[in-house]
Amino acid sequence: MEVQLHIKMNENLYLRNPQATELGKTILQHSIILVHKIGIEDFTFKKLADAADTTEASIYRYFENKHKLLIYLTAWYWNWLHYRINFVTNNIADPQKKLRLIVNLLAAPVQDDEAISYINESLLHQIVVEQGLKAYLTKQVTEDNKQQLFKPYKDLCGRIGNIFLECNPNYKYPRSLASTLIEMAHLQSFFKDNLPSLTDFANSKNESDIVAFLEELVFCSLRKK
Amino acid sequence: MEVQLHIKMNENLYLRNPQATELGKTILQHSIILVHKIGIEDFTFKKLADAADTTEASIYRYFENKHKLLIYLTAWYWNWLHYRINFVTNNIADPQKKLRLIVNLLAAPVQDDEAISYINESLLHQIVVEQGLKAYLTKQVTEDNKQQLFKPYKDLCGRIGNIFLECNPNYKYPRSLASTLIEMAHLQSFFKDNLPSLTDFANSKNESDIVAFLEELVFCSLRKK
DNA sequence: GATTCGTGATAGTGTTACTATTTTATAAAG
DNA sequence: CTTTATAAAATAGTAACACTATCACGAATC
Repeated sequence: MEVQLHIKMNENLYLRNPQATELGKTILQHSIILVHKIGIEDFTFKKLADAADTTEASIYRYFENKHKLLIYLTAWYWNWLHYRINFVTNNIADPQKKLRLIVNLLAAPVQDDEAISYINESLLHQIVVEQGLKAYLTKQVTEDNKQQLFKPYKDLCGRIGNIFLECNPNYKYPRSLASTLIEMAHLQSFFKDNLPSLTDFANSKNESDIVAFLEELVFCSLRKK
Repeated sequence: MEVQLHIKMNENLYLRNPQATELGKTILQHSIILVHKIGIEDFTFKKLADAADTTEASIYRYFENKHKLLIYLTAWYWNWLHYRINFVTNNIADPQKKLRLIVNLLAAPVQDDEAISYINESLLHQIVVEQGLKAYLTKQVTEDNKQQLFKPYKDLCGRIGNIFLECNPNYKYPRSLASTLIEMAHLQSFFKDNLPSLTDFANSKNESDIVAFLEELVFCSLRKK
């Protein structure tokens, strides 16, 4: 059995749909490799053109600029994560069990999804950890938000918030706790690798301590009357 | 009585100490105004030179590049916040009371400190909320960290972590909870103003709901055995 | 057989991120 | 005082960046 997984993206994110052509997919593929390697600040369309063996002008036909490309990549990631959360929590009734599975998906390292060959999901996960916040920590955030560019992130946040309410219908801050959980899963992982004295995970071999920290954080808050 | 408050900065942050000359102070003053106004991405030394009525080359004599300037500004802010925390919690024995005061300093809006005329603290606070994470979410983070550029932030984090331990000596994640508290105080404030559906504070007039959320988050975790 | 479409190639522009050189002001030494 | 050292500022210049525009080519579509 072969299943094609296709993630539909907001049209405001691109000029030409990169998932619709061969060149588009090549651009996505190499943009992930290159942004992961050198970071979004040093990343340019010229360098990407060289890596993908095409021209700067061709890339500009797909994306308005590198900021839109970064939003595209992060939005793709949130959609994909949301899909995986749906898959993993399907048929599970206990909301606490669902949460444990979600925390694990958020904080644990990512293994590649073979279904989409041109996206390296584990590199993309790293990009979202390191650069994801820059997609909306900008002066254009309101404008971008009006175009619904952050909808995948907001949907995911709403979804997790609803599961919090399943656990405790009286909990007052479901959305804030959800955004805290998502951002902290990533930030603590970044700190662990780069600024370990901001965490208690300096000597951890893997992400399991981050998962434990996040679970405790979330369940303690939800236990309240 | 007149008290001079001077914040000593790590020498690796600058080429020439901006707090030591008139031009240096003018550069700091206008950099805060300009970064606040247009964001770090659109900010250039050319624009700053025009605003501060000097030349690009003169600014380059003080700061290597705009990234170092951003780290300088955020480091200054953390030092100043640390000083205020020390001041406000002085002579208070109860660690829970101390924490409440700290959460308030972190999340509440900032009023200007008249003691340092060339720094607009409330604008600087906004910069740290909007751009602060970009100081270390980079590929050079390890290199910058080796030069101790993030020491003020790490010291503050350690300080707050120690107060957590005063509340509960058995708490396992004091540093991670401290970095969570600091980052979330800022992120929830940013979300409230720019992406309100990521929070439960869309209709809040002021920051008091964020303070309540953060207090609950922290005290619930600390209450655990 | 004409038209459209995606891509490539080339060129050009204004801005950014610096560096290098020269000029000017300032202060200490003779 | 004048000369000399030196630090700051002004001027100029460069390579890279972030685009925009034009034209040409080949493949698929009508």
